[in-house]
Amino acid sequence: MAGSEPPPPLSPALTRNQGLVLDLLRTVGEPLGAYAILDRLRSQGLRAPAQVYRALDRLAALGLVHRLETRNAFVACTRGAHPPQVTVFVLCDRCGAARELADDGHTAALAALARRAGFQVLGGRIELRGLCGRCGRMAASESPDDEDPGP
Amino acid sequence: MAGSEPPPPLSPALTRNQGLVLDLLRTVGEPLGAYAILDRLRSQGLRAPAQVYRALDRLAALGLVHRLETRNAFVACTRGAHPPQVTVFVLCDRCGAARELADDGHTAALAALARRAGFQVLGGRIELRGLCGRCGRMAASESPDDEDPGP
DNA sequence: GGCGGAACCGTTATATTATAACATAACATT
DNA sequence: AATGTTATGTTATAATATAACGGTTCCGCC
Repeated sequence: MAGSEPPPPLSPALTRNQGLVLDLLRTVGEPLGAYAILDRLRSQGLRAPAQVYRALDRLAALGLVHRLETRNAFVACTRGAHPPQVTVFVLCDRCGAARELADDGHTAALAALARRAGFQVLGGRIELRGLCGRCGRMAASESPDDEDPGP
Repeated sequence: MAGSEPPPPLSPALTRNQGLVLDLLRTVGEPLGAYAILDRLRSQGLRAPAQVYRALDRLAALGLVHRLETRNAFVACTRGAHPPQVTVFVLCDRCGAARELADDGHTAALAALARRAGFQVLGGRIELRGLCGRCGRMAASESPDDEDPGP
C-alpha cells in the first residue's frame, strides 16, 4: 500500500514484529511482561499475545533479549554479544530495575560443579533479588518503610 | 515393612494441609506444579488452588520446599536445614528430575560480586538446566533422538 | 465463661501468563 | 508458476496464580 518504510530504529535481520519488540525493550530499559509489551504495541498493529511471544522467542534465541524467570518478564540485553549465559541478573524488589552483570566465571564454575555430580549443563541463568543501590540507600536512611522511589 | 513407623513424614508445627502437601512432595521426590499437587490431593479433600498455594507459601518460607522458577513447580528440600539459598538446582530437560546440590560458596561469591556493583542481595536461587547422568548417557550412546526414559 | 485476636480454612471468582491450532501472506529458490 | 520455508494474524484455550469473602478453631486473657 502506502510507501511506509520505517528504516531507522529496526535492527537488521529482524522481522517487523521482532524489531518492534526489541526497540520497545531497549527504549524502556527495564523488564516488561509480554502483555505489557502487547499493550504498548497495539498502536503499531499488534493484537494478540502469540505475536509478542513469537517475537520474544526469536529474540531470546538470538540473545538479544533475556527472559527473567523470577518475574515472568523480558528485558533487552545490555551487554554486547556475549557467550551464552555468562551473565548474572540482579533485580530490585523495590523499583523493579534489572541489571545485567558479567558473571566472573561463576556460571562455568557451577557447570563444572554440576558435572562432578554427573549432570551435563546446557543452560541456565542466574537471577538474584534484593535492592539496587538507590533503593538500598533509601530503605536504610529514611526509615524501615515502603515508598516508591521518588522522581 | 509397614509396622508402625511414620517417622519421616509429617513435620511438627505444620497444619493438615501443609502436611499433606509436604508429604506428597517428599513421596514423589520430583517437582510438581501446584495444580498437579491439587489433583493428587483431591482425594484428601482439597478442592481449590488457593489451598495448595497457601500451604506452599508457608512451606517455602520454612525452607521445607523450594520453588523452581524455571518450571513453575515445587519440590521438597532434600538437604537438611540449610542456610537460606545456599543451594543449586540442576534440572533435567528430558526426564524432569531435579537435584539439589551444595553450592560450594558460589551464591555467597555472587552476592559479593553484586555488592561490588552496589546491589544488596536478599535472595535468589540458582537453577541450571541440562541432562542428568542417566539421560545424558542415553542421549549420547543410543542416538541423537528423543525417547522417554524407560520403565 | 465470654471476648478479642490470630491463623487457618473453604469457596468463588478472577487475574495473569503462555500455547495450541489453523489459515493466510510474503518471499526466495527452483 | 510450483514449491518450501518462514512469518503473520486470529481465535480459542490452557496453565499458573491471586483476590476477596466469611466462617471456624484455637488460645490467651480478663
